[in-house]
Amino acid sequence: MDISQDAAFLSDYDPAAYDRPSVTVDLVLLGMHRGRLSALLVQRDQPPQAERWALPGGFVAIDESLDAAAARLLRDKAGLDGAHLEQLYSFGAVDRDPRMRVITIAYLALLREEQMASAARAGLVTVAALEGETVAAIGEDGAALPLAFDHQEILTLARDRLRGKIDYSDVAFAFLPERFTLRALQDVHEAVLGAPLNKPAFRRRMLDRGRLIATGTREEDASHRPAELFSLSAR
Amino acid sequence: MDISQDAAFLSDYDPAAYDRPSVTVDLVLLGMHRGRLSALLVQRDQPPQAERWALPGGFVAIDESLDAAAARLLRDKAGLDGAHLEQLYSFGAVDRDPRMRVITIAYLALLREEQMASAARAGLVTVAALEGETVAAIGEDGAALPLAFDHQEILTLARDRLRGKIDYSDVAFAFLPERFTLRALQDVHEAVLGAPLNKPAFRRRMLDRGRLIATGTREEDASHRPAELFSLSAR
DNA sequence: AAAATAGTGTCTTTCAGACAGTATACA
DNA sequence: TGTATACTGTCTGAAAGACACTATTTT
Repeated sequence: MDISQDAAFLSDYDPAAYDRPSVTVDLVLLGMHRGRLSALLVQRDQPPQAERWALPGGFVAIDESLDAAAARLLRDKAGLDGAHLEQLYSFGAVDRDPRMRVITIAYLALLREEQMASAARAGLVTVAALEGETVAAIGEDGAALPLAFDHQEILTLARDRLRGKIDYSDVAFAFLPERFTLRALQDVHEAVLGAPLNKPAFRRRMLDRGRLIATGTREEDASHRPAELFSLSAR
Repeated sequence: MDISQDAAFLSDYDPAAYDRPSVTVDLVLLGMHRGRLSALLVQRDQPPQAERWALPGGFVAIDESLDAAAARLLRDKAGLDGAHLEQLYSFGAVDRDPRMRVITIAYLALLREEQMASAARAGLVTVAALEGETVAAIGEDGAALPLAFDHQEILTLARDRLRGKIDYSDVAFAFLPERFTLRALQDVHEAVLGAPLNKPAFRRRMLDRGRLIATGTREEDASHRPAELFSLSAR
């Protein structure tokens, strides 16, 4: 029987008769740490690839959607509800996991500072600062960290996706608290793009979009003139 | 046992003990037909959703990558090799197929005119002109065609992805032959965007990018002044 | 010559970069 | 008062839209 059956003839085909790949969801948890775009990873404690750093993930249950699996894993692995979550890409190289055939659907989760802290309490480690043209994960000591499986490829794609859409979407705000300064917003853009931006032009661009609401209040901790706090209006 | 096992502990988990979803690849074949962005579909001949129009697709074999499955299906279903092929998005709603749990990875295939003809010879039907804000598939007679499963959602995402990247990528050229006129290139852009473009500005933009090579030859069939033929330089 | 489309010149508008300047907080 | 950063005004240059104009082919 031809395994390449068309969807139109799917009912002719008994899927139980064939080997099926396993399906997992892997999470790319990103946030700002010390002014840099960083990822939260777990260090593997068993072979294969013991000691290497990996994205948290898990199997997709038979009765849950991909989005639901990602949300459940975000809750179970990072103790988080309601973080920005979006599907990134699916990875299905035959030998990406040496134990068995695993297809993974990678999701991007964007975290605020207090969400980063919550994930750290749940056991995830903020290890990767995403630097350079091809992403390298950098530990606290500045050394490059070895990544497990194809997770460097996944991290690179996550960083590139973020770069591509930060200009026209609201993803930057997912890293920021409810109220934020224009400087903090610019810092996020610069960390993601890996390049400095022109301040007056950035302010103009953001304000001209009409999505920022001046709250009339100002930041409080600053040791200099405090900046105004803005919030994002609903679309 | 906790099904939400982390990748770091995957080896503790016996996947054969749990139900696994089936994994398919569905193809969104797009091309220009009568000046409009169109899709190639198959009409289902069996329940469920008999008579409805569907994307061609098939199961991912245990020993082939997602990209390889998409290429194989493109060959088997449309008789095509070497068309532009890229992963679009993965769809995994629990009830998207009433027969069983199927997760599908949708791929976008962009076809030239002669590739459209080849696919038609292989049994696919050029039916959908993608019109309006939410995509509707329009048959030759102008009537909206009912789509199977979640395939309208997939088509909409394909159209939107194309719109989003036509400006900064080379996807427009995937619809055109080796040598083409600037008018034909503009027609592709306008069909994808669903809006007219300014001619001098379009020419300037395309030529200033430095990727177009003037061939010195001109189109031949025209009943008016023939336009120069260009080709795309390698990046 | 008429018709049709290719292709160009140029004015205007819009917007980003640059940079200097003013404003306002804390020390 | 000094200093650090917030915030603004304005010049310049790059690029897009608008539109009229010229060029070249077929009928």
